[in-house]
Amino acid sequence: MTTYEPTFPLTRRLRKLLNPTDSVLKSVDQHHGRRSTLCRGAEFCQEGELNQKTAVITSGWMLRTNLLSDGRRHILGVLIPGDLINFSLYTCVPSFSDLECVNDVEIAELGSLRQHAMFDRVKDEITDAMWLLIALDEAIAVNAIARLTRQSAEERVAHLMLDLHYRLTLIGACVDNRFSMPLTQQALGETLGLSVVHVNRVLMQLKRKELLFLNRKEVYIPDPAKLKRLVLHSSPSIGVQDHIVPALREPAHA
Amino acid sequence: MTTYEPTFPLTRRLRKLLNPTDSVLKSVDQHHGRRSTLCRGAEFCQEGELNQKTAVITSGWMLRTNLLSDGRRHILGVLIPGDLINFSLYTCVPSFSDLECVNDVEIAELGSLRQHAMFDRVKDEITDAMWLLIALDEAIAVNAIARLTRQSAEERVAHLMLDLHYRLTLIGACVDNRFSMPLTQQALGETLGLSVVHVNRVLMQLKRKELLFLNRKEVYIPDPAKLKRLVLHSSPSIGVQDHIVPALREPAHA
DNA sequence: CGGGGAATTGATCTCAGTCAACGGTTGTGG
DNA sequence: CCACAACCGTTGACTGAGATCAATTCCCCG
Repeated sequence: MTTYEPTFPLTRRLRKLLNPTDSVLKSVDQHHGRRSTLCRGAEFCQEGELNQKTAVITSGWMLRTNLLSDGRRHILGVLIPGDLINFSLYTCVPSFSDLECVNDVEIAELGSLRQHAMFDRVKDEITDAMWLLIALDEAIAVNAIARLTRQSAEERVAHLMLDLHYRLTLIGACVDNRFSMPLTQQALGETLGLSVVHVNRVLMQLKRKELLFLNRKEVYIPDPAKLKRLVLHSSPSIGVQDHIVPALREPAHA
Repeated sequence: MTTYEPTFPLTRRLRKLLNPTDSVLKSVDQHHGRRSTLCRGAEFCQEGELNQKTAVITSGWMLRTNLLSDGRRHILGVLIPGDLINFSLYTCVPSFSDLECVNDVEIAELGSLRQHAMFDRVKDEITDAMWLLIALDEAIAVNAIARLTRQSAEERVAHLMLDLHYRLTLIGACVDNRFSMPLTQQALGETLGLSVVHVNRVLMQLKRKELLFLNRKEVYIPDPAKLKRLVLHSSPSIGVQDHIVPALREPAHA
């Protein structure tokens, strides 16, 4: 049925999530505007800044961070290729978090797609698809909240890794349950609300149980279903996205 | 300058946040559609449900909850009068949390306002105002994440109470630093990721320090600034909304 | 006036933070 | 090409915040 091979992670994600037609995929691909590269450690935008560019990550990882008054930082979210930046916000609203690059990042401007989906009042398949993506992003944020409330360290780590596993699979960046992961254990700790030391302990523990392997920058999850079971016994039903995605799939063409 | 007296909490909130003109306030008030009452404990919508009504709470409190597989629940957010329900989501996207009533709740439908702000592509003051409200809601969610990561129990409780104090002040439901609060300590615990027992201990402790009084269902914060200082030393800069709101205020009429 | 849910308090235990030390890798400059 | 520094990962010992269990007490409501 679908024969068009998507160029960008965003489009690959759309295809796996929604099974849209070739023409939708092509159109979204073509909306990708000027591309630019940001170096590792660079900040894309700062808290309170206005006038943000709408864009999509085409390669590399970014972090939505938030500096504490005592100098440390929170990590509010992890962004991977195919994720949208400043898409849903109204342009005149200041950002309330910083956005920094974990490694070298390439982005493509997406202003015209945003214009199309949010303001042109065209109710076509493209618009549908973009709204669903935004909703999914919200689901990911809800997941983050769920993860931080009343979950043990082991569950949090497993939960985050399954989240990444799922999202990276969508864009084709995870094969054979292996994916490369540029976050340091420090960053994992800041994302999960755990100390570095404890993150390490948990990772070692999961390795000993043969549930999760993380050497250098590559993650390997031999049996995602098994790892999932570890999390599920005290996790919300949306904990691992299998629950929400099928629900999204149905109304896509409604 | 502004002489129109807003009828609804939503409008009162708008007035304090953005100083809009009388005509905008009047118009938003008039967009309030059919009103209905939900009994304490009732569920407005369930996780996964489609076809949600866009509405605003006019009185009563609601909780955005999420059932765990082991029977307990997370509370993802607390909704008070003036808060929007199903406003930003695309109508065909299923909800990923339940919405339940803490006490008796009255809501008003707001579909026409949503239609106006999100799809009619009119860039007027009303649209601006609604987008800013949505952004503020996102800020509240970010606050929740920040609260759950690396904050002590005492800080979390204080932070949540300041959040409620701030939001209730906006709608005129908090006078003299007193407001009524229908949440049980159980619910507070589920919101903050703490056990009931510990929530109670912290509340007692804050009472002994004369920073926060919670008897029966009323909260009294003698000196919000003092309580704020307790939280701020390890909280993100947006921790208490004073930071974000002035930022929002500027571009409101840009 | 009894019953039940909520609040309060004590005792105990455990998970995770902190401090500290050491091994491994990377990369940078002499 | 080597040496050093800087950072990351790994592990141990100790400590403490907060969970859990259990027992009262306090309200509220029928």
